[in-house]
Amino acid sequence: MPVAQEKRRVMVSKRRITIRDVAALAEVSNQTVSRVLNDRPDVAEETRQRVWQVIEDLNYQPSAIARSLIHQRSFTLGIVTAGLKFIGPSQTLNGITKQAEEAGYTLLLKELPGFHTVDINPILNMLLSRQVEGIIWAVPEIGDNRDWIQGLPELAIPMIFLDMQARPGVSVVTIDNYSGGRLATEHLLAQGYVHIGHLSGPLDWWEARQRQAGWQDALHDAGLQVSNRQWVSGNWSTASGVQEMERLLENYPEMDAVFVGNDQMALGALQVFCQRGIRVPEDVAVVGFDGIPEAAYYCPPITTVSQDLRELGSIAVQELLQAIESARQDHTTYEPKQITIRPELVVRESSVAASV
Amino acid sequence: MPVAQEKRRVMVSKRRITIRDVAALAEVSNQTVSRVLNDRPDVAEETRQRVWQVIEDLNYQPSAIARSLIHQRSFTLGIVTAGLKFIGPSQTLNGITKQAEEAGYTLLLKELPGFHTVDINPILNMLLSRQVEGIIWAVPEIGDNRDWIQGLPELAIPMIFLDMQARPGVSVVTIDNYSGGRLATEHLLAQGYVHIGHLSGPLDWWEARQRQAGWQDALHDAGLQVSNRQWVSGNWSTASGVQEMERLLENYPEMDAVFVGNDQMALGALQVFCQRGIRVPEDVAVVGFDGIPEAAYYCPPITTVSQDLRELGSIAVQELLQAIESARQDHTTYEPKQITIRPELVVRESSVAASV
DNA sequence: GTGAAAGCGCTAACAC
DNA sequence: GTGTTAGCGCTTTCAC
Repeated sequence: MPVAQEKRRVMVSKRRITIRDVAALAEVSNQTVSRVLNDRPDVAEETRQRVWQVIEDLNYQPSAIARSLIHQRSFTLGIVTAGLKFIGPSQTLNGITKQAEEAGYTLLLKELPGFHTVDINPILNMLLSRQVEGIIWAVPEIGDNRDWIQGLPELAIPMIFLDMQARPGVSVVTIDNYSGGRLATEHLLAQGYVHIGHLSGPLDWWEARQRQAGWQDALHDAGLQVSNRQWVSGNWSTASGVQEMERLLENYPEMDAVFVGNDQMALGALQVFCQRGIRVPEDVAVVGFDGIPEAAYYCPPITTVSQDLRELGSIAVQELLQAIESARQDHTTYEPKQITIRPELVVRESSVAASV
Repeated sequence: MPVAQEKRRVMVSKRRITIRDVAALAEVSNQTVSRVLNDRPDVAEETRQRVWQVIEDLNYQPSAIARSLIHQRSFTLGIVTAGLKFIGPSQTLNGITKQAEEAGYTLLLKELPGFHTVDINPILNMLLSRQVEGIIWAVPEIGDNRDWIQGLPELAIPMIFLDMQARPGVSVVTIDNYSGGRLATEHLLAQGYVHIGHLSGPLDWWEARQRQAGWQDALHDAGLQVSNRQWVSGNWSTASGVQEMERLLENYPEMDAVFVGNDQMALGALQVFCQRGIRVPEDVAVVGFDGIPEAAYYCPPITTVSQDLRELGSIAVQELLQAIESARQDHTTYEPKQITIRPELVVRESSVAASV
């Protein structure tokens, strides 16, 4: 076996093979090679064969960059995300990649170092300078991190926002968190619970506020009073779930059910109940939010409001591509759209009083 | 408030602003504009000011694509991943984005539809045609999905592989899963357990095999026999953890401790123990793998082998950039490297016999 | 059917 | 200091 096989090295200084190299070897003009590459009809079969042969021999690969330059099309989408280490953003990204793949688009990925963007211009400019054909802003709305939308200059390409309050003039795709909160709470009410507490996510998150509002409105609609001592806020983490549930138990001892803002905090809540000998659902019923697979194996398995984030990402790409296409067709303006995806209630032991 | 404010539309047919537009307005040659853009010294201060003014007025953004074409540099890395909906791959990606960001590199992201790639050539070609300067192959090694490395043509750019068996001639960065398996098992042995079972991941995964081998060798080294009835394989999911732990209990009733291939299956195992009244760790001790945050809040909190996947991604980028840089410097060959990251044991209640 | 010329947006090299 | 020319790799005219 030759040495080269044992220790393969990576050649680095090789000059790129261009269309002209192919043309020279095939003894045609580069224009003819271009025709072959693009499957144009007006090439003699014999020539076509010869050119293909050379292309394969040389392992020639046309430069997508040069093509983008000419066509002013990159078949690339810019994705801006944040918090990929969390489950939500990565699920959404998964949906985005899947759908983009199907449409033959490539993704330029940019993860922000944090949720609070100080200056979005460098990011937008970087994306624009790379000729992306559209942008998906997949960063959750927190505090005032959307204020810049007001001053957003007219972009030459479509942009879609995820996980934020719908605003006039911009395209938004989002889960209906408010309905999710209602769904959870109405389910508990239907089961006969009346002292329903809430462990929310951090309230500077739009999503957390929506879920909370759904809970609150459902209680109001049922003719129940809502007092401040019956809810607390965590930071989405299991650890905060433990901590805040302890506070909530103290503040609201008569609580017989609780709607928790996400499944991870719900795990923390279960932990507290477990340690104190509080039985679920006999003493306190629990409903979570998100629908992570593990929730079906908590002790006990918990009822949760399941949101399909992959679908969210997928729809965002579809909408974006549609906007790009429509723009390309009639060279006209694109009308912003607001799309809302309803979450689903998944009922498990933790909220069904009759269960053992 | 003007109508335009109420319903912002996206203009699409706007022609791109080029360096020539700026030059014309500033009444200089485009070359001078280029000089200003690139902060060259040989421009009169007065001219520089005037050009900058026009650039800002026009909100001109130089085309990164045209620049790439000239410089043969894109400042872009190609990332190939799979299974982003799982926690591992997204953690790794998180580390990659972080490090790439710091180095000023952009990422072209490609998620494979599955773990088993039939033909990698289209993927490689797509990346190469877009002038990426390096490639990170962040797909776990499963079955024969690495066989193509043998026939990999000499690439003009460096490539780094993650999560696979080291091979001569290619750069690999990986967690030391074997050591992780040993770590878990030796810890259990040190606690005095002797009937140590194993619930592995799917054995066509290299990582699962490594963890299993670590477990097996640790037992051997302790002078213990290992029989086939004392281990089973799941598919990483919590559901499979439930199912396989039930089988394992049947096959290996004297089991007093178990090393589970990941934390999610460990959750399933706990569920089974919980339902059967098997106490953890009094009756059976449990050690997981991965180190997901939730593991600290399982019932009971479980000991686990923690792997730093963000660090893995981060190191991969660093190595890749170093390879790119070294190639750019001396125009010579790049020597492949193998890097291994050791996981850490995190001890919690589930494996400490003395605990309550 | 095929080739020559021009140009996508930018910069390097050289002139002046 | 500034402008001109050529060209990165490719495609689009428009000849022939």
